[in-house]
Amino acid sequence: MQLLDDSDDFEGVPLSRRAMAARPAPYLDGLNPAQRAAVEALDGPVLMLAGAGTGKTRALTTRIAHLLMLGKARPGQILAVTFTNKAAREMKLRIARLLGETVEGMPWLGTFHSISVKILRRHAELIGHDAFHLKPSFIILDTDDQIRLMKQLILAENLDEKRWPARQLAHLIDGWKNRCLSPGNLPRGEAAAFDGWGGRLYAAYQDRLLTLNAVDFGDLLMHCVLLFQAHPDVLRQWQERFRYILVDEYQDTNVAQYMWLRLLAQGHRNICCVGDDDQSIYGWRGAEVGNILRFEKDFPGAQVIRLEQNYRSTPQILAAASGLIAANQGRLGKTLWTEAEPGERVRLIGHWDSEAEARWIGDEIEAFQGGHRAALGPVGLDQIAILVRASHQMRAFEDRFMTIGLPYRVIGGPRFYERAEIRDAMAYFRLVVSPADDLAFERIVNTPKRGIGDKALQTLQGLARQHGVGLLEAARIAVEERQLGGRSLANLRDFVAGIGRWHADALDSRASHVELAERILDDSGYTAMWQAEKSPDAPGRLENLKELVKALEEFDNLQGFLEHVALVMDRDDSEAAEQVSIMTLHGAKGLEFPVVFLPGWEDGLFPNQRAMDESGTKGLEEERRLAYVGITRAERLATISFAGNRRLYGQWQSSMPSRFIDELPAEHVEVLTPPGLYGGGYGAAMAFAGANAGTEMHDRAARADVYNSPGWKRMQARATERKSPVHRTPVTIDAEPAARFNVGDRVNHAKFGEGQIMGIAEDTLTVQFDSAGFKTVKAGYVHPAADDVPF
DNA sequence: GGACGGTGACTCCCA
DNA sequence: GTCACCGTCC
Repeated sequence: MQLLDDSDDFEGVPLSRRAMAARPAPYLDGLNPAQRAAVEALDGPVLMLAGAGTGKTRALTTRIAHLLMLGKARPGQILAVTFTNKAAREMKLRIARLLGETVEGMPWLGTFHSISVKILRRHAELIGHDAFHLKPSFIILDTDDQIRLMKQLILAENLDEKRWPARQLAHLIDGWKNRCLSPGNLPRGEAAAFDGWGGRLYAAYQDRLLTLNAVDFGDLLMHCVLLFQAHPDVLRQWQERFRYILVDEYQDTNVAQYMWLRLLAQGHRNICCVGDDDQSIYGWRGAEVGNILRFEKDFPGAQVIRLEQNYRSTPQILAAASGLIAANQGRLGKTLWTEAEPGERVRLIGHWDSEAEARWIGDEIEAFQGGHRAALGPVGLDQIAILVRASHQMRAFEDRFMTIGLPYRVIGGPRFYERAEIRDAMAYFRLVVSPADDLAFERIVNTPKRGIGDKALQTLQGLARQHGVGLLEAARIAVEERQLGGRSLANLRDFVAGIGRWHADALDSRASHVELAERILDDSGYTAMWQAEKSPDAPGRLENLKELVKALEEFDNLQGFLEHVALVMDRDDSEAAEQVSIMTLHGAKGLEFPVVFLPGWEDGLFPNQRAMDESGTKGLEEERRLAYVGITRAERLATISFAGNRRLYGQWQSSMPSRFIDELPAEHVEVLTPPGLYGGGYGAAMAFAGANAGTEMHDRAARADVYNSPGWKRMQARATERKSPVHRTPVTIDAEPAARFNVGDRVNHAKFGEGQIMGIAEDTLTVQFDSAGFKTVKAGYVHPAADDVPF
């Protein structure tokens, strides 16, 4: 493969530059003492605890520049790992800027996955068992391929795919791979998962991957670790190569990544891990906060350097965030500080429902536009972000912004290379490059329709097995032996001939691969398929295909492109227009915005109920860290809000303000009075009346609920104490006799027994019964439980 | 092969 | 309520 050359190791920094190191290094200027310490502590294990906005990327990249300038290592001897391609790109850029030239090399700065691929390609033959091993040309399956494969295996065991969903199995296997559990070392108890089929299907899946000469994302890490463990000589070779190791976002590493790093760092222990335990929000994806918490134990004698000076947010914002995160146990602990002006307190506001919340935020943003907030100065739309916990929250904002004509963009969602048309096109390229890629064959043999349905495919699979060949070859045989019906046969003949022709073209290095790609898509009828399609998204898909072909220009050949796409194709968030950004809290990690809105702070939504149910205190703490991440995205103004009612699964549910609101330090919070609920504000009151129609009881109950919660009361009390200028006397709303129930009440049902009310919609109650479970019942059929204590 | 209806999901999503 | 996916029917 093209990746085997080692030449990059020798393209170091010119000697003349290295000599400069004796003189004061300009790139060190302007670092604060902690950053400087982190840059200069080059040898031995170092944990750089870098709080939000403390300039960790700067410290990290300067450290690399320093290593190079001092001549401690050549670019090829530094291993620098990130999680995302974006982070890797950013680091490359900044190192180049520091050194005032393009850094040739730094071939080992990349994501865990891309570096693992490079390592594995060199030792592919050592992966596998006697019967099968990988070849250096192995392909990398994405999630979609993975699930399709598992589906096949589940069906092959004659299991019902309804009861044994492939998605779930994929999840399970991913989890195992994250913890470096191969079929061989899977604990018996674990193997029994998936109704006893887990271990068996896992082994079958791994075997299948080997025969396909394929790996999935999880394998990349796991295979590396198993390789290092089984072949000490190979490990030694890599240990010697990587003299210095740097790791970004260490708090996000999973067990496999941890083992990977440990093995590589074992000898010289020159490992520098950068991270922030308070920003660990990927536990559900296998990340272990424990890795960072344990660092000093794992690497005895490690230096811990804290970056605590924050360059992003105002003291008010930092204080609010710090107060909140202090509620977590078992932190390494940091005290963020800043020299910035105090700024505005974090604002808190409650709304009637999610629509009112979206309306209010829309109005606020328009007010910013009108220059209404002089203290902030002019605020551009691109400086504003709305960070939500769950993607379904976005909808209310999209609807609202659409109606008031406020430009916005949603960040996240399906990524470029996950779109069907891109994946189809990629499958064509894959098959052209490697005719034995059966997965690619299956994906496109009937796209566009060629009359090759399930039955024809089965015939082909039978032939493939019989002759011990791939599906494409089987198809060729089927054509020769006329094993299929007329029309299908003719189509299949064209298809096979086409792939053969393009394959030959791909091998011809003189031909343009960009033109070839176009030819493949056109001649196969794929482009025509979308042109004929009259659905509204067809033009967009054709655009995407054009974009894909254009992206090809940057590569030498199709093969290089495929390699790239499997690992390095980012989402296309290129637009820089004046738009408000809407994204999830997870998506916002690492970003910053002058003005941030944090809606939906309600118990159940945030902290998320499922996170708490499934992971208990651990889950709650991760949610709290997520809240911390959210607040610390804001540079100048953060506004937290919650709604008393929210539509969930089509039903209105009332909810309580998030417990995190209680945990915010009062002196850094400004409680805003929601218009309409307090002291008039007729515009909102009208909206209130509208929302009210027909749902009286529900509204009353919810109202009593939200504004009777301890957290809200406390907030109001604080607001009074401080004589906040925005404060007005609340109009107390008592629950009327007709509103017999509140969320949280204990009730009794003749058939289901006792339970607790979780939601109220008109005369229908959603009740969590102690023994009968979650049920929806008419209010008329339940009575307050005997021992009900009003709360 | 395409249109339709039933069914289940529905916290976050890197590579 | 809404979307995606699957199976069924013509």
